[in-house]
Amino acid sequence: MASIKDVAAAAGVSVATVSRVLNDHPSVSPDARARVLGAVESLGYRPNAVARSLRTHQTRTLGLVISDVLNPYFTELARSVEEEARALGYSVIIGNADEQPEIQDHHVRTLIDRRIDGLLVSPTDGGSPLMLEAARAGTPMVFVDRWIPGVDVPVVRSDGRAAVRDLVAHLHALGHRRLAIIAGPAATTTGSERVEAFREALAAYGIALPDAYIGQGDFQAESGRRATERFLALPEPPEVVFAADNLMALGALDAIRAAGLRVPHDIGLAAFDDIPWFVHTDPPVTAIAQPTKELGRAAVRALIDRIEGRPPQSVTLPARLVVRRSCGEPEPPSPTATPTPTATPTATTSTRRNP
Amino acid sequence: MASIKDVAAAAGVSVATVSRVLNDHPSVSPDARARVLGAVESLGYRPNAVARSLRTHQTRTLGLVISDVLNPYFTELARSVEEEARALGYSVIIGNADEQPEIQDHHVRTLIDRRIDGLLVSPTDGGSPLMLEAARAGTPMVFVDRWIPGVDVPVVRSDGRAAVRDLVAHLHALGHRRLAIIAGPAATTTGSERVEAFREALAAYGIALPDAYIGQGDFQAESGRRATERFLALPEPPEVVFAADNLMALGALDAIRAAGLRVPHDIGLAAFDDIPWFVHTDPPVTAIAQPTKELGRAAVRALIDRIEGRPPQSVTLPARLVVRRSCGEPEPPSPTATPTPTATPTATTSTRRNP
DNA sequence: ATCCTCCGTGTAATCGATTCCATGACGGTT
DNA sequence: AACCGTCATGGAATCGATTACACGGAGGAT
Repeated sequence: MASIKDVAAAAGVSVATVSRVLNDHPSVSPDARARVLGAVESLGYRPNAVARSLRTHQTRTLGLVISDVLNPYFTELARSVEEEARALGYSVIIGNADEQPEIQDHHVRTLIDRRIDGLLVSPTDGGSPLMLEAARAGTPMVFVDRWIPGVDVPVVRSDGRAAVRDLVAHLHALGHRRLAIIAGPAATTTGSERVEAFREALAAYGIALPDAYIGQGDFQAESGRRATERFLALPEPPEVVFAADNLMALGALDAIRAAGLRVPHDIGLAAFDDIPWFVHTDPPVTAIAQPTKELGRAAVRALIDRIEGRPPQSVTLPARLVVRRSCGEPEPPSPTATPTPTATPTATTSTRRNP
Repeated sequence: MASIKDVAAAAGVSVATVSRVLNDHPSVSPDARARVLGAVESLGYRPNAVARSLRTHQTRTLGLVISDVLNPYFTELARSVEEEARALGYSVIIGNADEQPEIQDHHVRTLIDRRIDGLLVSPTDGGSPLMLEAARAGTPMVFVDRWIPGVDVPVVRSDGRAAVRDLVAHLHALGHRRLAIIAGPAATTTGSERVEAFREALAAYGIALPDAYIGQGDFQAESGRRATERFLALPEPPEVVFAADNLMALGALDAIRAAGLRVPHDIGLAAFDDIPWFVHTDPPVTAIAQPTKELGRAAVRALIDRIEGRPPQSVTLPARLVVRRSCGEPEPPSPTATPTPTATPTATTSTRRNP
């Protein structure tokens, strides 16, 4: 593979001049520039990014460590991150932690070893020493979706509190009172926050959230199945199960089907994180949708701000409730009108901006 | 960030010795080794992968360029690729082409600029000049899933021919005769092959595949929707639509629902590529499942063989039909027996190994 | 005509590792 | 005692770029 020396030789100039042409430095004569460009063309020369990075101390690369690639939510996030990064002249290297802290650490370590310019993380746990150390050492970092409390790193995430309130209002209006949740790992912020939001929303209706109605999941399908089986085996099973992510909802659906029950007739189901497939499941699943694309974009911008020396900003975007049929039929189908919410806290399907 | 010089200074040895310790070269005294290791530890030193790559001409990194991250099939492939690569001591950088040749080329170019050791590609098109050039220039390369004919690069893929025959047998047994397909782009091998396999399987039953029953898609949901709308508008719409990938099947489902029709009552649906969600759609979708995980593993092994100087091998694994309910009820539910295929070509749901 | 400035260019240092080669110490043979 | 091979070690070249610095020539100001 041709190097800058070959180009210099072919163009009859020094490597310095070649480099100047390539980085369009002003003081290069038109003649030299033309000869260099010609040589570049005919040799098919491409600068070696490795050598360049060594010298310049920057790779124009971002690392993105996500909790689970098989989760459509993260996949969409990854896509939007890559898109925005590409638009701003950066590449991104994705690391999939598979919800395992050791794998997450492995990725963080290799990414830092490769001297990526900055790191986007959706932490699987409460914060490994490695990550804390990296943050303290000054690696530009931004948390997306999940974060680690007490670490001074900007967070880009969505706030589901209002949407969870809307969801509970919706369920209450349908007459449901025994409401259960499949939580994510308590070590993750999204794992504990969603339970708290749910509990608070329930409290507004004087409904308690007993321990038996809190299933412990790990954001993966299998755990949703197990938690749901346990709910179903209860003397008084819940009327609705709210899964804290879409994969656990899938597992719940499995368990419900395996038990020979039907949604929403025998039991209702709702999920955090909306995905295209929820429109087509049997029945369509009521879900809380995050503005995933915007989240990805905002995260990249925050990180690049940080990298390029501008002050980065934390961003919180609202999530919204999307009502479908998995918790029961919403209203007697009134042929004309928009569904009118009752006097409960705002139950709405519309997007909210600037909460 | 500490460099090898800092370590050398702290340990009171030369950088050469530090390097020897780190790459466990035999001739280092136990004493020197201990001092170096101590210094490494106390400085939190990590070798700079960029500098190392520059010197050694290897990055221990693989590039993976896939056609669409939002497609669960590719997502699963990517995951298995990364897993196997990690097990073998390599990292992988994923590039998402979004089915657009220019983006694909962008990724191939940046990956080569970073001097990845090898490239795994599932080409979006019939072969851009860039890719051809890269192959000819000797970049270690392996095609996964899709490939470019006439290029001397190993291919790891699955053969759906038998499964498509099984599918047609299944449809025929259910009494369906008007069968349509939503094809992928003709420029991709999977785009054209699946149509051919379908046409041949149909021919075995004396059924033709008229042009009106071939929808032109691009492997994305939206195109599946449009193609299906066109089918439904036909004077004699098909009885079953076979989508050449799962995303187009999703689009088809959208279109069918929008038209107020029901699957399989009004129209049947089958898809290439099975995914967990197909179990829970309304109705569960009959699909052809690829051994995705094995494909990913085999591709990585082939590529690393090529990189490390062993002769790489093309691999073809069989796909298999998974019958669900989207094309009609399979059999009158006979309480005991396994469903007995009629005298048609083998209709089976079992996994086949070594075809 | 002299001097200064600016411009285009080349030489060489540098980034952080690996590795070839030279060197000196040590131990074993003869 | 002389010689030789082995081993641990350090010096320095190298990978392929960027960039500070030096230098010569051209042009403008005086």
